[in-house]
Amino acid sequence: MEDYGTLKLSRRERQIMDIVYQRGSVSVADVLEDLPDPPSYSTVRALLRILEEKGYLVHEKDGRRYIYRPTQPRHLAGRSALKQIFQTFFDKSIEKTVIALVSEVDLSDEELDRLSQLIEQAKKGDTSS
Amino acid sequence: MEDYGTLKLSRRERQIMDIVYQRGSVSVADVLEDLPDPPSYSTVRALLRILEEKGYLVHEKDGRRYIYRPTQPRHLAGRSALKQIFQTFFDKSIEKTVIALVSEVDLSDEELDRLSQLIEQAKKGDTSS
DNA sequence: TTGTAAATGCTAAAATATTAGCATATTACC
DNA sequence: GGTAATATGCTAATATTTTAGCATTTACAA
Repeated sequence: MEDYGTLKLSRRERQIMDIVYQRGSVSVADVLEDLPDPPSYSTVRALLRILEEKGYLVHEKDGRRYIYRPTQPRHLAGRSALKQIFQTFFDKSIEKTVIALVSEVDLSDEELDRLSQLIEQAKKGDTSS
Repeated sequence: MEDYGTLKLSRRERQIMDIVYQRGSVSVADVLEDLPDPPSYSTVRALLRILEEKGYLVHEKDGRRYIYRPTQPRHLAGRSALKQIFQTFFDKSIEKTVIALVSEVDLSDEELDRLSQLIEQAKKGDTSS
């Protein structure tokens, strides 16, 4: 399994996967709560079942409820989503993407410092040419 | 208009918008060329028309062809897509997102230096709090 | 144990998205 | 002018997605 953004997900499926990744794991009620223009309970259940059939989710029982979790770890899904974004909108340039990110919100000095450190570490640890 | 990732786009519409933003502007043939599992020419035309009806695209004539462009500027669409991603996968943390980005590819020393400068500038120019 | 609230299993209807086909127009070239 | 190549305009069929309804099960408490 590879891509999160591009692939075969329909509109509702995508919305649900977003909620699942934001929350980590979800009950039907959780999804219903977060879903824009929320449909019926039955509808959400059907979608979750489909996502499980497609292999994006698994469920376990928690009392009488089902708790659904993503099969692909969050950080991996995030990386591939990010890759998709920076390829589509930022000419595959990490730099341009970071610029857009830091301009997205006002960062505190501490945050900026931590980012500096992060980059310094990347310099030292760089194993490429 | 606000979101790019979340909203009302269907699977094919999303694929097409990705192509549009990657290329800047497109003809029907362009889209057909880039579309995975390409459908017929007619299909692509229909989708482009729908996207125009929904307000995501506009077209102009170029000779006998239509050239389609996004209505929302690329950098804005990119920013909102990015926002969506870092909210969903990275706990709304710019830091975590940047970490994922720089670990996505091996950056050269020059690139890392430019990033450092970028952050220094952000420190100086910070107008917040 | 029995009643009730809240969950799931299953099925099918309704809405939307996806697709292609045929008719027509435009351009370029002979 | 005539013709071929390549567009678009419009329409309709097909497939998929989205939705809800009803029957059944489960957990809990009176």
